[in-house]
Amino acid sequence: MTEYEQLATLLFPDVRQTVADLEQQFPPRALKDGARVTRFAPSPTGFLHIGGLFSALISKLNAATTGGVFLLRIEDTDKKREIDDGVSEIIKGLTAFGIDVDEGVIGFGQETGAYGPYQQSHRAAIYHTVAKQLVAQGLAYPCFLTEEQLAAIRDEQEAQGTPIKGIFGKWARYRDADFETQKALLAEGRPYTLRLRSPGREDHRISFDDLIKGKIEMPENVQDVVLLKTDGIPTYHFAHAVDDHFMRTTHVIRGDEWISSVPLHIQLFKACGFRVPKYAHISPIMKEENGGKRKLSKRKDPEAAVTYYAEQGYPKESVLEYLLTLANSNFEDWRRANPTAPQSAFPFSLKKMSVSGALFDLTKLVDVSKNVISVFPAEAVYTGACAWAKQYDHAFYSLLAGDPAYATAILSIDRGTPKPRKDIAKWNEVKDYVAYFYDDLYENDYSALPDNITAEMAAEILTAYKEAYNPADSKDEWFTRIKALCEPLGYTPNVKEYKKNPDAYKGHVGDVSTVIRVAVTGRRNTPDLYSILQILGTETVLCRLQTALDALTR
RNA sequence: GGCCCGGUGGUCAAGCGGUUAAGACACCGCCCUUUCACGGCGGUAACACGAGUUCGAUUCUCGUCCGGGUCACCA
Repeated sequence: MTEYEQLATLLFPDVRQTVADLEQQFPPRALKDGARVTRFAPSPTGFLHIGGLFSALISKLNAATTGGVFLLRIEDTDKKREIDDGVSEIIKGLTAFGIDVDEGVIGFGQETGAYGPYQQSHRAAIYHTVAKQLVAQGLAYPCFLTEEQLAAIRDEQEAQGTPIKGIFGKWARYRDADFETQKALLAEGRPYTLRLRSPGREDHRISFDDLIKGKIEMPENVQDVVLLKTDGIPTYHFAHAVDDHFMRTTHVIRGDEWISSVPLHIQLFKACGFRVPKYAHISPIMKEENGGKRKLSKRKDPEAAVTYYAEQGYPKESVLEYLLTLANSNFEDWRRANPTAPQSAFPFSLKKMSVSGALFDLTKLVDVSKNVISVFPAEAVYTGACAWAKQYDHAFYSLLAGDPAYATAILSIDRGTPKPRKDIAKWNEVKDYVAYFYDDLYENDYSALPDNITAEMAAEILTAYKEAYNPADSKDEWFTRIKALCEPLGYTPNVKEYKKNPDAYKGHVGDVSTVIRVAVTGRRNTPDLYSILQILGTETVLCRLQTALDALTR
């Protein structure tokens, strides 16, 4: 037994299995050629971030379009930052957007798949097995530097302005400690971290191909980074190498804040004897703030939380659709060519992802969402609005749920036609959109009358219309009837005629219908008036006309 | 500061040595129209800067400037 091997057993007396055992336990996956195994690996430190959702979406798409596997792993190695329901937050967020995982954590304390456990806090034995091998091979060593010593080193390096910071070279005091010293320190019970004995050299450079950013060249890692913290829990870097190897991840897709640690990661994979995965680093979603760009911040920006969109009432399809336009710029062209195709049918490509970070554009989201909702069937709009109102506007929910058929009829106006209305971008706008259909919400506002129409003139029109009104009319009959009203009252049924000769008339048919519209809905602008009258019903229509008359003639 | 990455209209972006420098959102105007919405047509608006290379650079090289990321026993 070499001294390294003796040290390994000393450090990890409980580890019985070997890395080879793990290789057998988690064999390469039997997937068809080209199938990608991707993963979303968040820390349970708070709500799901829109950037997290974005990267989960990209990973999911990559797996799905190649017939691969998308898995969810929870990186809970930092108990200080962890929050209680962090895991549920992530899963809730993902499921709210229909991003289902094929494998991994699927609920609190629940997981599925043969490559688990998928929660890092449950994988200690696996990390220790690999760590033990690293020690036995002389690729890792215990480091007894205290926090104070570490801080002193940092200060010194800061003062000297050394280009590279960290534990390496002369700073790596325990890197070359002899076995006797190590044994003695261990016997004293001194706490230690396990550090990589980095094989890197300062004058070496490495390069790798990032699937999004292209070829990147960087100096090799030379730092003896911490693999296992004092408590035996791995750092992100070590866990990444071990987990993504044994979960057989083929494509690591993550935020580009990780680019700078790729040299380390590659070194780690190689030190462990693992094949290095393909990397794709996505640019963060940014926000504009007084002229500058910055990452969306969990603390400062409400729209950073995925829950924000649910609260506002954006359908999940809209958010996803918008994210897809950010992800692949040809998505919008594809969408125009395939207006009704499911998002999953889009041939997503990592290569087409933008290299720089995009500003999150709420205005664009609104536009995208209007388009998305415009092709929803009325029933889906009803369901969406209802579900939203149930949670955020109870009074409105009661109205909606009280008469589903009525609500659906309202939402059906002009829907399903080649040119559907695009008034609704989010569910919290539905209430205002349908307000005048409900007596509880309706507010009459006769000031909305056209400027050239006085109260007397309006009353005159309404009196005549009330007489003429026939609920049995077809739309054509109805409008013909309104036109017939015009001439006797001094209006022209022909708008062009009016424009040619404005002084000859009090107004045109548009003014006449506007008066009726205002009397019935309290607004100047509404969808098709005929449909509105039909849905409102004779009784309500007559009642509103009368109320208006009373108010205008008072 | 070291090391990376990036810089095309207000925003998202095509473009890969020769283009009138696409398209989408937003904005403005016109048309359609009983209002609105939709739709159609048109408009304002961009290659950060400076040197090279080249017959020719938005496209290639270098430098400058600007923006972003990263330098933990956090991920």
